[in-house]
Amino acid sequence: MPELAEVETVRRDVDRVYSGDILRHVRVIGPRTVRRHSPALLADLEGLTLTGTSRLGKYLVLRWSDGCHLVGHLRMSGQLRWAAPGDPLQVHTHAVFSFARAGELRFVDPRTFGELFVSRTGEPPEELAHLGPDALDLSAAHLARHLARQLAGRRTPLKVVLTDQRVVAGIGNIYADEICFAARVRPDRPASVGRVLASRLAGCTVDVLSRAIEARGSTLADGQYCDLTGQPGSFQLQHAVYNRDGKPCRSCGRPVARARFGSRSAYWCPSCQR
DNA sequence: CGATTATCCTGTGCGC
DNA sequence: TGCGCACAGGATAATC
Repeated sequence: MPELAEVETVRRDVDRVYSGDILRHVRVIGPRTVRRHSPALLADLEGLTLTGTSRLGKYLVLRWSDGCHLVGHLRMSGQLRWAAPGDPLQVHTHAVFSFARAGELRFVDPRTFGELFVSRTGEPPEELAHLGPDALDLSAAHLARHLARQLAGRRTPLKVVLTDQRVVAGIGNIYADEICFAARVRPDRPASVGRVLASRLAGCTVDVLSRAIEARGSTLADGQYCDLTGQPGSFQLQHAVYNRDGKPCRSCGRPVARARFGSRSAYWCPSCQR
């Protein structure tokens, strides 16, 4: 579900509601969510003040007053939700953080792919060292370097490189297609592109993601993604191609195409994108 | 070595 | 209406 725009929306919500507050109690209900280390280690955060938040790609980072970090990833179905103490637990609630004044921060995740872990390795946490630059900081030069590295003879699709978190962090299946539409290139074209096109892709990446954040992310028909208070985003209303196969292209009116590669769907306009 | 496929899970929507 | 199957925002390990 959540890609950079959704994680950033939640990060801003979390920062606004809980920053400066003291964490009184942590309760882990679903230990699978805290699988990188012993779930009991989360109790070390009790008594600390949340001093700030950051984000790298799709990872959310909460910084605490002793210098450590709580790192979270929502994967496919994770949500961070505000609740008042005593509110009934919604199903698939795996962790509850009780703050002194702001109420509770709950981690809810039906598919349990999401995770939480504590890191004491520095800033940014060493566990995130494999990530490329955050997509909002993507420079034309960085993307050009990586795309030029793709050999022309190799058939790696452009979209596979755009969604490779080691190249650039934060782009997932939805926004890769939207970025390719904005840049007027097919997501399944070979990733070996020249500097001019790489530069256009970098610009469209920042542009599409900024607009998506402004719209508070994309909530699809299943309503899985929502913000801290359960509200949906609205960027899906602006999607040019994602999940719009067969529907008229907003630019030229011809039907949007869909194909599978890898194991997921790609959407594009065969007329507008080359 | 690089490119597919399987895996971790639950929920939903569709076709029969 | 009910059942079974395909598929879903991700990341990583295993396998070809």
